[in-house]
Amino acid sequence: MASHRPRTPPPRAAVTLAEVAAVAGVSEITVSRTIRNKGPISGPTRARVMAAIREVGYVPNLVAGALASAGSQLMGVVIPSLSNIVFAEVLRGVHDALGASGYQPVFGVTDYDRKTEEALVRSLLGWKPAAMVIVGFEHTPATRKMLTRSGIRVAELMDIDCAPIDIAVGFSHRQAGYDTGVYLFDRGYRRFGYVGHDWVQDRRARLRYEGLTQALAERGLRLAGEVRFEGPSSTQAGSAMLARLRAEAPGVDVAVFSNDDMAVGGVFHCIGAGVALKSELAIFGFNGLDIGQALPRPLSTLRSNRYLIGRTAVERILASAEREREPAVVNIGYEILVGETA
Amino acid sequence: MASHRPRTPPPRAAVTLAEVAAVAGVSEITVSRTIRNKGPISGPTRARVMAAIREVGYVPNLVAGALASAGSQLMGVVIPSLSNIVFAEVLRGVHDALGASGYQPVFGVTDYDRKTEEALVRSLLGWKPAAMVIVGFEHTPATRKMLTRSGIRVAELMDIDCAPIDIAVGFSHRQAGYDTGVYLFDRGYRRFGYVGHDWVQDRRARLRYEGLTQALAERGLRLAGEVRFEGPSSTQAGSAMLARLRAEAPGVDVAVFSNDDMAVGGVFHCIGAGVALKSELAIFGFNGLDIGQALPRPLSTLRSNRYLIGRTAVERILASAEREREPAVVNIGYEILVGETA
DNA sequence: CTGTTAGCGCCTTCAA
DNA sequence: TTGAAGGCGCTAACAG
Repeated sequence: MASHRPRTPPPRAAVTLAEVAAVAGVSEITVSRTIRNKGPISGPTRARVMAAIREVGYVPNLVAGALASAGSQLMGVVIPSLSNIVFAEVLRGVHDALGASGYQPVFGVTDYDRKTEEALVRSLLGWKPAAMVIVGFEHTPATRKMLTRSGIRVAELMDIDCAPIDIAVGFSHRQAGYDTGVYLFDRGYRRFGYVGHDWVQDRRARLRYEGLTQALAERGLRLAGEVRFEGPSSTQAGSAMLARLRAEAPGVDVAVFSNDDMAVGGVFHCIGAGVALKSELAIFGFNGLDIGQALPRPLSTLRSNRYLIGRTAVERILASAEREREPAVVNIGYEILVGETA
Repeated sequence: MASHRPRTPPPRAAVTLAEVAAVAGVSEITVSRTIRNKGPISGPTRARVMAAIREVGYVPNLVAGALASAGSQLMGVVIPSLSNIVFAEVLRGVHDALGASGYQPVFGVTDYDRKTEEALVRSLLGWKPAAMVIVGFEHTPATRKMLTRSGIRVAELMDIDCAPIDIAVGFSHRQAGYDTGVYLFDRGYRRFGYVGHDWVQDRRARLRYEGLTQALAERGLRLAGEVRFEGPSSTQAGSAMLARLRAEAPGVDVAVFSNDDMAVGGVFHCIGAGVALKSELAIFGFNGLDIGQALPRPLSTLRSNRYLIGRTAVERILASAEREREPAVVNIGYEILVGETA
């Protein structure tokens, strides 16, 4: 009769420290120290251990390591969506900053839902990450409490209009909207149209909208027309919505879009409909995506630096394991790209 | 003098199962079973436990759980780059398929470097993931060995021109290039130009190129001109490279681009330079990105379904914890988008 | 339906 | 410079 095998089906059970130690003729802890480059290890010993590791094909069990040392080399990352290139760029910044630090990102997507975010944060915290990077400030009370009590570094991204748990990295979206209004006013535009997308999903777009209308109000203006797509932003939506705006508010001389995806659609609409860009209808976006700058005539827009936001957040977090004494705010700022469409 | 505090700054140490158990007046295992919905638990007991969990704010330590049960609820994901939207879409497919399964993706980016990939895979495997999703087939021998020996499910993505470790999900890039050639030939084009990007980074682009030239060769044709950008694909590069192609090979009637990013740049070049699309110069891309379809005249291209590749891979993997008896190949296929540029 | 026992594989602490 | 002992927080296996 076959002997009773342990519960792991694969022919060979995973190689452990003990096995390496046996082969190298040292104790487990010596192997452990060698691997982690921690503590004093003599040259010859190190060589024997390394050889043994290679020989048996040892892959360290990080799970056990994390449990024993009460802390993992994981970094939790929470973003609202993967469809939006903006968050992919944040992720890229995070990843680049992690670089060779040895940390591994574990991530989740909330789909702009706070309950989903809560479950995600709970689960991510369960992996005892060294830190947490999360886009946005709109958490459920439970989420905020977990994050606060976890004691680990927490970076909240994109926005700086709210009070952070530990540190905020981003820029003021309200100010960005405001500056857009001022800029376009100064360039002589007076009949403003607005083309937006879903505010429930994208609260920051709303902040920009509010900044914009405030700037206009302070100058005795109001929107001559506004349309909003009930769904996520997209080029197609931008194109369709601009058509509607032109129908509803014919006299508009500049259309401010909720972001570049939408604005590029607006440009395409103009090209297709034979509307002269800028002279007949100016177009202004938000984000400064590559695609807008690659257009035959580069899009006039406001460049946010998503990559830098992700990168800076992780750099700050990696710089110290302790939270800031006072919640800190890092303003990454933005820049107006003059372009040729407004 | 302040008392000497332990290394964890937060006032309260993490809540454990034992604490919950004490509050609920049951044993640890009962709490554990309740949380995991495993094993028989009476209604009243469950209620008491849940109340206790809420009361003390318990967050399960997944690290300990993974160690005890010899396997985590993690899924390793390895992609070459985050700059390329294609991989972001794969990631999205992976994430969507994971859905409410309880699995958490842990990911890493190789930057198209095999040594980086090897280190990444080693580290990811250290987290004892339930499965691994990895883009591409070009691994170092060590990587392949680790993956094979790990015993977990492994999905290799995008390509099906190679023999997989467990399962491959994708389509044949060589065939895609070939079909592009046949399609354009059948539409009457005879003077082909090729605009490409870095092959070292993107081996699949090369496979498509080879398929294309093979199709042409079988029809007694060869490329009338070809230019290649020594860097990653981008809209800007596509624009610049098409300008160069036109200078070097004036008679070209169709330009095949290595992908849509590049092709959209080509379209922009034509718009800017006043070249009539299709009648004067046809443009063909690859990938079927949204941006190409949102152009004033939709791009003629071949649509690959990146999202579906990611999703299908994870669905297959989740369907069974056991590897296929024979390495399996799932062909996701592609589709020609006729568009209006070729 | 609930509890007891015994680790998971590694790292911390203390000792040599 | 190396090792021994014990435990991290949880769960599998086996009782009751």
